[in-house]
Amino acid sequence: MFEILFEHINRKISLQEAEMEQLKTFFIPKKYRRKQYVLQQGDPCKYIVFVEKGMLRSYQVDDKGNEHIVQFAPEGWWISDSYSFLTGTPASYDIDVLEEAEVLLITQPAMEEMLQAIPAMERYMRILMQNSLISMQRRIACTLTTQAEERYLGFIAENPHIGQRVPQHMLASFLGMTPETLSRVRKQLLKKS
Amino acid sequence: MFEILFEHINRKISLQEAEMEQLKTFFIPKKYRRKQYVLQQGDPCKYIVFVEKGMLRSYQVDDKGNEHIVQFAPEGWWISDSYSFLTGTPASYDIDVLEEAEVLLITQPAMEEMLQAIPAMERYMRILMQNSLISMQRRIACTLTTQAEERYLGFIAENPHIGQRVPQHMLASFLGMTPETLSRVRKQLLKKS
DNA sequence: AAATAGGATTGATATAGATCAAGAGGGGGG
DNA sequence: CCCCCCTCTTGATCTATATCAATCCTATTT
Repeated sequence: MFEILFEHINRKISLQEAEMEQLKTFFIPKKYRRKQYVLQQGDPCKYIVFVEKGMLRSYQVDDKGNEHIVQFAPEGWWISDSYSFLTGTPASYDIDVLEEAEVLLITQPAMEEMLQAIPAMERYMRILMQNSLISMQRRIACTLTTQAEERYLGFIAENPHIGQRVPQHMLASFLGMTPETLSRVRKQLLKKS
Repeated sequence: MFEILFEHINRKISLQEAEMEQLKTFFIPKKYRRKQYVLQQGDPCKYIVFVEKGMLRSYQVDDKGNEHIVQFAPEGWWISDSYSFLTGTPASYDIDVLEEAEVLLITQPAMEEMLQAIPAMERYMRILMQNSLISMQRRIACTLTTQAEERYLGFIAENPHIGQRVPQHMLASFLGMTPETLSRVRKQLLKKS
């Protein structure tokens, strides 16, 4: 159950056997089936979630009922409403399950304890945040500068594994366009090749 | 020269006098005048910059020569091309000076040394990254879900200090719209009130 | 005071992408 | 085998925002 997490951690820092054993105690393993909610908008986000298997997504529902996908989280990714988790305010995202999933949950207090007990994890979290930040920045730069077709191409180039696995209309939402537009973009691309 | 930085750090972690003294040794203080480049696209980003006074901005120039502002950094903010800084690859942003500035620079090696010497800074950096990440996420959610007027209102509500200080066309660029559009948005808003 | 330059505004037009609406597969469950 | 649900596609419009172009304003320089 902890394989992917350990692999992920060991790629960034090195932990001793004992620390790895101890680490396990801070997490709650859990399984979710397709379409199950992990977090609902309005509830406080009690956990940060690490995905061992399957795929989750976070999304926002606007006043017109449209879903706007914020993040896909396949195995090896973390997901949460960081703001809600940190401040205890009601979450503004929903998180649910796209593919039957096995995850590891950690609460705010457990996280604090863990960082006290295993200081190297402070470094891991810092690197993790740094990397997420970088990819967010690139995503922003991308939405500011490019248009539909280029954005789509960029995404599938960088995330081939995700592109295959999610329904097209969710991809469209993630990319900030309608399903119709994405469909037309893809048709254009087929013609070209 | 270190007042703002220390204040910023002490709001998140607590350092002893000795550590604060030691901290200073890792930074290079520097002054910049208006319009001066701190980083040019194509060069590797050697420093992360903390702004003590004045204001910097990072931006990308597209193929048509249009500037797309990625970040404003007034006093108390960090700025860099994190990706370039981390990997040593050529920067994809320019960073320059909007208001005559006093800054603190830290190099990659100095940063590593610092984190070794003062482990509490690992925590500070983690929290810093976390907070930036949160605001990035909100910005993305915002560009995905809202349109021009709402985006403008959101920005000035959250960053009144910045809104006043930068030329309107840069604000427009940051918000992902043209100067003309922002001008019209503001005109609309005036009428309403 | 004239000249210059960097913003901001305003109007006319163009366009990428949204929205609305209808159909077309294509599985799985009864 | 048929029906229902879900997803994707396609076509016809609509709209927010971009683009192009001209002025205007204000501050600074000469």
